[in-house]
Amino acid sequence: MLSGYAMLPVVTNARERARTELTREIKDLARRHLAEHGAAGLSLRAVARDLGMVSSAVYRYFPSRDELLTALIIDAYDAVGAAAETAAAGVRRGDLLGRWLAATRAVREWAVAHPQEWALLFGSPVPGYAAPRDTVDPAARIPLLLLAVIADGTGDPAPLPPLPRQVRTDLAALRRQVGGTFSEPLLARAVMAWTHLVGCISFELFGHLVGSVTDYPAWFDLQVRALATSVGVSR
Amino acid sequence: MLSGYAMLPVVTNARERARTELTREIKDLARRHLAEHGAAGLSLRAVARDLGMVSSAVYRYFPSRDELLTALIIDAYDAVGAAAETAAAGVRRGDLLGRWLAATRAVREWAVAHPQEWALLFGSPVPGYAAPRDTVDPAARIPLLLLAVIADGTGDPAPLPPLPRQVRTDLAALRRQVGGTFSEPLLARAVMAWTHLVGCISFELFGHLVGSVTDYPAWFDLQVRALATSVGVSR
DNA sequence: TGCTGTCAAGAGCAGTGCTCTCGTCTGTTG
DNA sequence: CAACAGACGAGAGCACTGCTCTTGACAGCA
Repeated sequence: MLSGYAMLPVVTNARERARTELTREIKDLARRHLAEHGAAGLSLRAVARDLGMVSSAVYRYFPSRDELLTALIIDAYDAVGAAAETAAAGVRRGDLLGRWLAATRAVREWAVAHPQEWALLFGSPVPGYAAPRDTVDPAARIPLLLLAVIADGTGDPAPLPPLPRQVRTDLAALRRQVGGTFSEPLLARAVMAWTHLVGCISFELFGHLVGSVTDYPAWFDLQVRALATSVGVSR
Repeated sequence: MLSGYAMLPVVTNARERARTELTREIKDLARRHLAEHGAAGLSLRAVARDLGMVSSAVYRYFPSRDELLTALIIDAYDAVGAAAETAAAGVRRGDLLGRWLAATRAVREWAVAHPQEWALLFGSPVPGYAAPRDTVDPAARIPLLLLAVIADGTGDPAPLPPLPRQVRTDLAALRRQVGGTFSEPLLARAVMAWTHLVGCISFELFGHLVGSVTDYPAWFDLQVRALATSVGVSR
């Protein structure tokens, strides 16, 4: 029981190895089911059936369907975050607009490739399901990446109406959280840009632009370029 | 009953009356269930049970669960559209910013009061469920209302990067659809504002701002004021 | 008065999440 | 080495879902 737990549990027993392996297999298959039938259609029994197991056996690995969903959510946040980070890292540090475009485009492309997972992250929350604490760190990866680009920018956001007191308080707290020396209007514009970016992708994926927009990438490009300007990222 | 519509067959039999009445009752109760348990938890059987009926009887009125959802979606679009329209109509025509703020605030307030219905409209689409044609007219009410305000504005949108060819084509088609003499950048800014507005409300309702924002109305106000400027609506 | 179509009810099918029990097998410990 | 605690997969079962089919009662029309 307590073997090797003192140090790090790298003592992969055959059993432990089988367990982590099966856990991964379940998640992978669940992800495929999710992609095909959506979150609502994700059935533990169907996953178990496709795995040649019996449904009750899966409960040894995930205590509930929601736990499985949580695991998928965390994986998805990490996947889209990593995609954005590698895309941005592939651009010369001084090319701010290039980094901004690379990161935002990577987010959109990941979303287009994994629409159901995007819906899981940014669509309707499952009622009665509160996102557990473990999701907030992975969820913060993209906003933090965007802030890193903004931090290297001119620091000149598009003008804003005067900030209400409570908004300024929120922004001050936010600045303490993220570190850096962002001005309040700049930070406000950053939050707005993040809001708009997600809204933009969701609008496309959720079908609110069918009939109005034909060239989604071009539209997206236009919008994120405008957003770049609004947060002082140019050239 | 009295027939107000001359031509239309308003020959309400007792049977027809009972039918429309029961249809309304089912929808009302379904709406309440929706508000409590979300779209995923909307159970036809539960609605029937609360109505003192048997589940199969409900199928006489709505051929499937999805049809019921569609009816609720149309009603919701109409409700939020009407809320925005009456709010805007309560403001002097010349007070553009006032109309803009009234309309957008009304949308947010309706959403906050009916979060599950908002999620139904703007959250994750149900997979395998294509929004029927009947939903597009009600869905267009708010965008058209916002365009009506914009049409009375200065027509001076915030600057934009050069519009790609395909985007200009889309915008030209859109202008033909909505009528009016909007410039392409102005129309582009209008679409962006609508995107941002929905993203803004969804971010709040779907919990993506917990921990960062405390005063949601103030934050919302700031954003829609900035949006007003971006579409040439001021003072 | 009959005919026709509508209605609510009930049984039933296939599926779901989840729980509990029961042998089996495994890794660890005395 | 032997015994035991824990993990494991299988299976049955509960309460629930959407949906279908059949049945018998009733209302409106001719």
